[in-house]
Amino acid sequence: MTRRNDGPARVTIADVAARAGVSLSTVSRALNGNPTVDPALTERVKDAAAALDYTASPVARSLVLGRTQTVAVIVPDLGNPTFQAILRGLSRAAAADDYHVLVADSAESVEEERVLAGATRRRTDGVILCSPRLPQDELDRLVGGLRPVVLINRTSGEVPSVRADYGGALADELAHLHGLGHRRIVFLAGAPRSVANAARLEAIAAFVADHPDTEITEIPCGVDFEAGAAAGSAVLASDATAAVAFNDLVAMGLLSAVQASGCRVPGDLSIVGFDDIPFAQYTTPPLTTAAVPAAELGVQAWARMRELLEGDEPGGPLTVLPELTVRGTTGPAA
Amino acid sequence: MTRRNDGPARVTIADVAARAGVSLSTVSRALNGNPTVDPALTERVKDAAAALDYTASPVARSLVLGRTQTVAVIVPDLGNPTFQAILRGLSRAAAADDYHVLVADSAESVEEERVLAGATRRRTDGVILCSPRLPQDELDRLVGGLRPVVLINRTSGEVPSVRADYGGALADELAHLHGLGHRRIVFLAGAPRSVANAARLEAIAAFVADHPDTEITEIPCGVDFEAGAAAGSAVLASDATAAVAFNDLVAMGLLSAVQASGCRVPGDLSIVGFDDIPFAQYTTPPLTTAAVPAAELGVQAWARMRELLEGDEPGGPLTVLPELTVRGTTGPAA
DNA sequence: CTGTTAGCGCTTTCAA
DNA sequence: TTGAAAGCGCTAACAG
Repeated sequence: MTRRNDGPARVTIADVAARAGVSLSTVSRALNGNPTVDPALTERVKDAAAALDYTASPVARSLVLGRTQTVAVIVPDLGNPTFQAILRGLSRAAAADDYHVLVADSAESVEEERVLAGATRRRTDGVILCSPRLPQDELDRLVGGLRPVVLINRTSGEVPSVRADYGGALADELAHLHGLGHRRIVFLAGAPRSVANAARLEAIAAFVADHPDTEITEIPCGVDFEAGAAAGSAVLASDATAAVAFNDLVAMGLLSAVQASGCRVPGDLSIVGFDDIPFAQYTTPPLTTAAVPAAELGVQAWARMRELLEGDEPGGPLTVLPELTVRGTTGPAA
Repeated sequence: MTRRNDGPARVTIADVAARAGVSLSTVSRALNGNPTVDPALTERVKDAAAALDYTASPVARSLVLGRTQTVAVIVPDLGNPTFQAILRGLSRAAAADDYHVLVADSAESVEEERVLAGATRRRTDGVILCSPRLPQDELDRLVGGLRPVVLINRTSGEVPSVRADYGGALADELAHLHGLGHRRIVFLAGAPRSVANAARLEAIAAFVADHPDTEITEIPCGVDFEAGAAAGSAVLASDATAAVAFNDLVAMGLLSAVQASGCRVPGDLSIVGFDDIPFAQYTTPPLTTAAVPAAELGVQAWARMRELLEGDEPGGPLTVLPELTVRGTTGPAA
């Protein structure tokens, strides 16, 4: 057998035992803070370990303890600002609890999501899933074999989850526009069958039911800058005084396109985004949007996972309401 | 001993062996594609494994093989677009070779960088370091105990590395401005003692030496949008016709600030950024910048690591030249 | 070609 | 309180 992992010279527990003149078990006990070890011996063992620069092999410990001190995070796209923020919050929170994070990017592929979840689960203690694309029934089936699992922006039975209240935040945005006098609004829709889009559509339906004076038209669009820019002419062709974009990227694309056509924002058209990505505050004018606390979602997701790992009662599903952040792209209806 | 990792019901190699009526070794060999196994038996073993939904425990394999099939990536800040892009490229490239990625965010702390590197190395086959902050001597010392290591945007002895040629790209930007007739240029500097800033300063000195007709003034600035915006008045107060920003964030802040003061870009002032972050093409006008292929850097870093892991000759240090990307913020000198 | 046996490096019974 | 021994789940010599 050829060992590949021969970078740092390997010192094993046996070396420490030999140097301290004790048995392997004593070294293990001493180093793990087992109180039944004679203090003098503990001292001797620790000295020996320090002298040899010894640390127990995490892999060997993982095998015997059945615990890797690592969790997996599956995201659909590491290039998306929202998932980056989630990952950042999650990674730092986990690190604070001495856990490691294995990331996997499913490249927006439902199939990859499934495969990666299973594959990474085997080498970690649990998986945190950001799977907007996975159909609900598949998700339900998948999580069963994965536990412990924490879901972000999805739910499945009793599985702990943290999510942003997309519907509630969209309602806030609509109320904001309504308050400014807007009665004809267009909604630039995202991926047609995604859960995220469905939540927005529901909120819109509810709002319209409550406000018969308001008309909200859906325009199929997409989720990125290009899609938003491409929708510009359709928006201008409509008689809407305000546009609600699926997310900030779309809003920025739209903003850019309508401005290029001589339309003034918010004078002629108000625009709201969604997410509050870092650049939302730097558009001209700065974008009104709903701030999704993505990093906080990551932190809370870790908190849930930690509870599961500790065997504690996992907190119920957490829902945070994105905060309406009024900036420069919204104003009174023309 | 209480096993924690009891999510998916555990099927071991012994179960497969029993069901197939063979020994453990035969199962191992069959499943690992060892050609010395009777085809009929291989078939039987695979059927049994499939029926039991068996996959070998990665942890147990790691222990015996001395190889985890995982690499660690240490970045200073997961919130930075550049590192996000590197991570994305790296993660996908590694996944294509069936490797997993453990990420750690050092939160810009030099001390954390050191600790994380050591800690993650033990549970992986190698580490890829993005450590702009670590002083050279510490870096040199650190990498010794970490091998295999790949460095991104840093070098250390014979350690394989991939980096962007900041100096070369900056020279291209200056040549572009010079060609447009600019002779008085300001440089908005980044972190004073960073490696990245030093490279830019060197390139500037070299350019000035070659072009005595051109005057380049340094203005201490910073690395983010706010810093760029704050430098606006200083830039306007100078008699420069063009500004070279440390990075795109700074350029965007500057652009926004000078436009707010009625200065027209590029009519009154040309601006160039650096990095070509995703939003650089969406400013008004779109930003001229040097496109650093961050994702490609990640891909190449993985390629180097893979070679090290395979025992192949690791390619020499790779330097990619960011491509000058001329967009709307540069024009003829006033 | 296949089975038996010996570990990988560690933790934890079980005896002493 | 300590040591000897078993075993986590797997792979690889070594015989047969």
